[in-house]
Amino acid sequence: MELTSRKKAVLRALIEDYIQYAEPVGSKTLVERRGLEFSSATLRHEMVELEAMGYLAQPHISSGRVPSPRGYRLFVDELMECHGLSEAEREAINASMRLKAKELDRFILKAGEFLSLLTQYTVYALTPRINQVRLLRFDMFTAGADTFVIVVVTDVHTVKNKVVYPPFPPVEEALRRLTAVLNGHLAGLVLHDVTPENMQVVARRAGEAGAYVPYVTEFLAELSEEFDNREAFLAGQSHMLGHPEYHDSVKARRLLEYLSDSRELARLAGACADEPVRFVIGPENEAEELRDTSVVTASYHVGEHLQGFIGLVGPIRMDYARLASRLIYFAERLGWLLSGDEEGKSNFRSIKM
Amino acid sequence: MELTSRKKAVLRALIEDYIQYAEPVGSKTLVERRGLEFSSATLRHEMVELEAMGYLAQPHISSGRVPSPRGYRLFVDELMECHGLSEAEREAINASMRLKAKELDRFILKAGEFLSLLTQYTVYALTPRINQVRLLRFDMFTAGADTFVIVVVTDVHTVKNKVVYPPFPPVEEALRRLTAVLNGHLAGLVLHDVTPENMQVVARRAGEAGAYVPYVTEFLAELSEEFDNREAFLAGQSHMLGHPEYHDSVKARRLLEYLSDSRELARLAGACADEPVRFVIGPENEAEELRDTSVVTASYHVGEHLQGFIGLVGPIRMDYARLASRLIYFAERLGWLLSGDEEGKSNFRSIKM
DNA sequence: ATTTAGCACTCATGCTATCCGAGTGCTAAC
DNA sequence: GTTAGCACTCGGATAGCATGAGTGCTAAAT
Repeated sequence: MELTSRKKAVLRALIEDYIQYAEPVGSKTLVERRGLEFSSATLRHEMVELEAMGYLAQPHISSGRVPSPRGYRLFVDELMECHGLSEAEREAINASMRLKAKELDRFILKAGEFLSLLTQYTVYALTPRINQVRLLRFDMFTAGADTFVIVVVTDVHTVKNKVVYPPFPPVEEALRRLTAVLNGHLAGLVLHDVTPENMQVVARRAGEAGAYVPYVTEFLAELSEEFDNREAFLAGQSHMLGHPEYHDSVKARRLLEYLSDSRELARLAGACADEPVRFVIGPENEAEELRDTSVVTASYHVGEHLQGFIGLVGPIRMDYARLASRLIYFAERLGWLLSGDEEGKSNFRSIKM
Repeated sequence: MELTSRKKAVLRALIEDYIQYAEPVGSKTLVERRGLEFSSATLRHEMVELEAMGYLAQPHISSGRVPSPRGYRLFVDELMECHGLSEAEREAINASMRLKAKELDRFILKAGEFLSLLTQYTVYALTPRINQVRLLRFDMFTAGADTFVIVVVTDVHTVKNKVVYPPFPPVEEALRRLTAVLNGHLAGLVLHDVTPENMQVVARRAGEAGAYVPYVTEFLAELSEEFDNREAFLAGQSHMLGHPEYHDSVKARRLLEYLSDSRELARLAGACADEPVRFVIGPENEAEELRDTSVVTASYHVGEHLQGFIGLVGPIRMDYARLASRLIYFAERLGWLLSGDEEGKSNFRSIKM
């Protein structure tokens, strides 16, 4: 059977109506609320065929139609037209980005909270995985009689530090010497390329300051672990309860519980590789728990190599058209901001060598 | 009317039963399930009197009794005996504290998530407000051609830093000089005591390095703002839906929405001054939104001056006895750990001068 | 003076029967 | 190809009814 343009129009009208009212749509309703040019009988014909083609489903024999996941898929792929953002919305997004947050993680979290407020959907966000961290510079100094601090500047938005309590009183002079050696041998290297051999060389050159080297090694290992981990956040959980689909608290709870596991969340982004936005509709989800949930994910790019994800989670009956445009715009701004393209106001500009 | 010991026993049995089954408790049920020594008729007498005294309420004329907030209040004040923690639970709490987290905020968040897992209740947590931050030491250095970094070590668990992009290329030599001046004039001062006069003196002594002073001033202002703010977190929202009281999704949503506002959350701790744990039962809450919700809050202490809060939010029918002991133990461990009393393993030991 | 057994009464809950209406498919006329 | 009409279906709301847990009260038993 052929998918005529009228069939498409019917499907589109039906999906839009269902997205709005969350109730099975009948032929008559469709005529009245969507102002289609045909009689309800004609629509019934079309709907029977659309159902045969797998785009619609009927919850009960004498009830209106509901879009099937396949119907939604067609909708997001071809039918919907993304509503543009109003100037006010654009401005609100930009303004939200100006909030102060000290570190990447917290900034992403706050951004997620705002996006959730904007869209009224639950939001998940993944910080970028940083596979290449370049060590720009070391610094070490004492802080109090039995404490010293290691500071390392990286090329990805952050200066990391560690406070160390050695079993012996640290000596400023030795730290200064070790710092010089570290800067001489490790500065400019990529974190992953620092080998035990490197550290041995450093220890040899450091002379009696070599006693401090193990602390540096440990610190670098911790950093490495930290950067390898993508942090995952969830925001706006309460919005989940706003959708009629999750008025059943058992269902809602199961879903929220699933989402509160950050490992699962990390899996959610999947291969949102190149497209600006990716829709995973209901049963297309791998996870059993998400079979009647849709996930819209966009990726944001920081610098050249870093890719993070931010997305919306909601019922299959999602307002894809509205959300997609907002999500894309938001992710784009987020990426720009984190990359430092925004007027240099941010704390996150990557440090250029 | 006098509150005889038998009345107390009846009240206690009734509350325990209600906490367990979440259904109005009748006289006969009470005899059967709680094994009281009296006939149901006798209990009815007592229950009528307890109701007259305001400790019980009857949802419907021919239904069992439900504890009133006043009943709960008596229960938590006098009647309940805190169930101790099993060795396994104690060990789980201790183990959870060993997780690595780089900064105070994230650590508290993770701790809250764990507590929520342990208790199956929604958890809120407030980071300590730090009213006295002592500046121990400054450090400044370049990082790349057009960037420099300011580092300041404080006496409260953290080394803070700021990356600055000045409109002129920073000169290592000048930074070194300014660092020396800063350490000479500001090290040891309390953050709030740094005055514009201080900064002027610094600028004068710094000579041509004075161009960098405004960045330091701005940094200190940001720090000041940051420390004044208590961060608030919420964890385990999904557990809220597990209580029959919140099976109504509208109710649940309203509550979760209220709790997701961190300003409201900050207000929640109220004056949990000296007691190890504070119960706020239903209508005792100031906020309208919490009138049928109970909040159990404990404070944790970091060092001598810092007080943070962590607490549980749930229906009035809360398992106060079980939760209180767990919460107190948890808060105590949290405080110890953050204060560095735990075998020095932590990154958070305060720096002693 | 307490405690208990008995009794009539109340009301929430769950079940069934019924009605209503939105929606359907089909057919025949336009 | 489109539309009007019609008989049919079935979910959801509503009313009626039985059930049972629970109550208060009274009178007898301890």
